[in-house]
Amino acid sequence: MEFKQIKNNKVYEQIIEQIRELIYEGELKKGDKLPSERQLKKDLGVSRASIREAFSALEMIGLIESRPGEGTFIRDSFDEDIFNPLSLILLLNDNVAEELLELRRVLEIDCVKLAAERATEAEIEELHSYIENLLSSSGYEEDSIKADKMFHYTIARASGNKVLLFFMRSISEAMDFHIKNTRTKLVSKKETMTDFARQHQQIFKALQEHDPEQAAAEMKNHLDYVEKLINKEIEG
Amino acid sequence: MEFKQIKNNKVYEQIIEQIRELIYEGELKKGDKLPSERQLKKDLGVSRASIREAFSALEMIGLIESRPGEGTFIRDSFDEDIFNPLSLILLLNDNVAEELLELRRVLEIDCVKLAAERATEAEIEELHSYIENLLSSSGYEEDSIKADKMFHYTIARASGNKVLLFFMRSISEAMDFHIKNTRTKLVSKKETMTDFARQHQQIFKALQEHDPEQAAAEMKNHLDYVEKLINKEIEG
DNA sequence: AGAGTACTGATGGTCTGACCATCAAATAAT
DNA sequence: ATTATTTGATGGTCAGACCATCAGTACTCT
Repeated sequence: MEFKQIKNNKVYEQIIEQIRELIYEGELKKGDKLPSERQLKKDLGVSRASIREAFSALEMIGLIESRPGEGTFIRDSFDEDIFNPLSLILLLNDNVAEELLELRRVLEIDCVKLAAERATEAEIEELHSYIENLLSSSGYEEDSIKADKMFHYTIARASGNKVLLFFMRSISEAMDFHIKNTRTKLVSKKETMTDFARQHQQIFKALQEHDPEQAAAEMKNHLDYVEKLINKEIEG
Repeated sequence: MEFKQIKNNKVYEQIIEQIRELIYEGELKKGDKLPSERQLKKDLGVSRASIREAFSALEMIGLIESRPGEGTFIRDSFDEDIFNPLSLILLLNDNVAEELLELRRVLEIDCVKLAAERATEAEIEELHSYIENLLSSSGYEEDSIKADKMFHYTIARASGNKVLLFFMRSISEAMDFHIKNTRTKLVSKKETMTDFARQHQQIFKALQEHDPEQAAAEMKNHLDYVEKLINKEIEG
């Protein structure tokens, strides 16, 4: 005899489940407007409070967006800059900094391989601009960090895999919490920045020539360098 | 002149932000009990409804857990079987099935390499049992699927990287939505199952010998086989 | 007739106060 | 000392209210 776990005790979870099914069946698509809270209250026979609990949960994960006076809509993409709840969960784990570094390493190498195969001319051009930004940002830590981030972010985008891009962003955001100070220290040294720029240049070349293995090798080299610096900073 | 985006309009978002900071600063740790909703209502000067909206959002992403009559707690691990909100977002994306397969491929290969280096005796023994389960489950699709899943899941766990494990689970859950029927069809053929078992056996051997490259090669072989079957099933 | 303004209704955002089921700890009964 | 019972706190749910915002409509003035 086997019993199935009874779940969805809570009303707001059942509401989410129904919305999920509507999405799965294609009745709700990107950009669609959901019924108003008061309408759903009638349709589902629940209170507005429960509906709002469901909506706030769905809004947190970036699935929907509520606009006062207008209504509630299914977000049309998760490319945009939404708060990533994953980073919150990762906050709780011990040794998470090491694990994030390790995971970023393997993902970034996979990423750059795919990007080497698929990067468009526009993306390659974009990458070039970030190398220049990195060089010209000397002394402005925020700009340096942004240029570095955008370089890696664009590679992830060039991989053509949106789920992979999403994961890379999750890791990046989580790392911001854990090694933010370290990052700022690294970037503040001019010597480090020129090294970064040189390594980015090597990766860029390999991408330009659509050479996955070479790109992977250059990325490894870059990450080795970065991780060495981070470890030195953390220990010393 | 530079303006910062004004965010956190909503009360429930500000509550989440405060909780996040408490976690970041170490004042809230795994297993800790949060103040009761009525206490927070006093402390923060907001309504219970807003607090509950914040809590439902945090519960959705698996950060907290509310137990009637007891209170609300920070979850002590995200190993457990929580609903993964990622799979909901991924529902919206086109071509997501292909992207998931591609991403699973690269992650699984990275995974098995790490596992080859770090797998403990207990984990290797566990893997062995799932191969036997796979062989003896012939005809019972649910059992076959479970044995297959557990094999891959255990490898992810053996990688020693919890964040990686978390990602693998997210992908697995998301794939369940998108190719569930396909999976069941695959598993229903006895021939396929013996092939699976043989390939698992090869992966297992490489892990047992702690040979990362060999393990990666065997895993590639296995995934090639699986993906070929899936494509055949989807097209035909 | 056209342009701008004011009104109106619907919507999300928030709060209050209430009632219930559940659980744990304190209390009473054995 | 053990077992029942009571009690209080907690989360879960609901109804009803008020506000700010927005879109569409009706209105006014030129």
